[in-house]
Amino acid sequence: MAEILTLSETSRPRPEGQWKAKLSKAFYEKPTLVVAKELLGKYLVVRHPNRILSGKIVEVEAYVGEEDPACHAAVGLTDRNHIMYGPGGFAYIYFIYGMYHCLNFVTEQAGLPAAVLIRGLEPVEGVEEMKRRRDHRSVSGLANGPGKICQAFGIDKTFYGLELTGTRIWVEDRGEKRPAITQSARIGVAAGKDKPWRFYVPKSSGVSKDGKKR
DNA sequence: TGTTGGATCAACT
DNA sequence: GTTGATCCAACAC
Repeated sequence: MAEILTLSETSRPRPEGQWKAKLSKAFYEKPTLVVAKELLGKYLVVRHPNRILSGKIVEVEAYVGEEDPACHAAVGLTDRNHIMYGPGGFAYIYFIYGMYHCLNFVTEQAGLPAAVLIRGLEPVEGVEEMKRRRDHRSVSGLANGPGKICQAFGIDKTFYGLELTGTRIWVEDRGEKRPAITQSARIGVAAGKDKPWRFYVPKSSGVSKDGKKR
């Protein structure tokens, strides 16, 4: 575990003494299903000018390769999905249904297009800021869905291709034990329903609503 | 150049 | 359970 963690300026132990380590590029270059499961219980952090927003990741989905019909790389290399063809450790953002952005982390080695979609978070730092961005909704409804996460955290296409080892957006291991994980089919996809590549922390308030029903 | 449908969400009935 | 909002990438012409 320790070898995949890299301390850097932004993940230095803080005054409170809480242990925080930014995940390194090597973390994301592993097989996508492994990365997806290991992301649960980690913390997404986004830095805006003078403001830090963070949340615990509790729901993700894996999309792996051109042979996965639900993966955006199923159509081959395009302007939209090209970042997935590079090495892991970068942000893949796409715009959907005319109004929402979705946040993904590129995984695997260069040449294998794959990513993990971040579907659900429990807000931690910057909750008031998230409420403002999300039209003052209750905490439990702030980031329990991929479109809501991007609204709450202010993530848009300007985040496309950003390094997850940089200073704008990253993931921290705060030393918590890995949570119990449930898996299921992915949500909202027409193709690839046979692959149980959605992973989530059962009973978390940050799991998307659609997901709770299944 | 035009058409179509989507890894969503909220507000309906 | 159904539908509207509303953009853009993909694909057919």
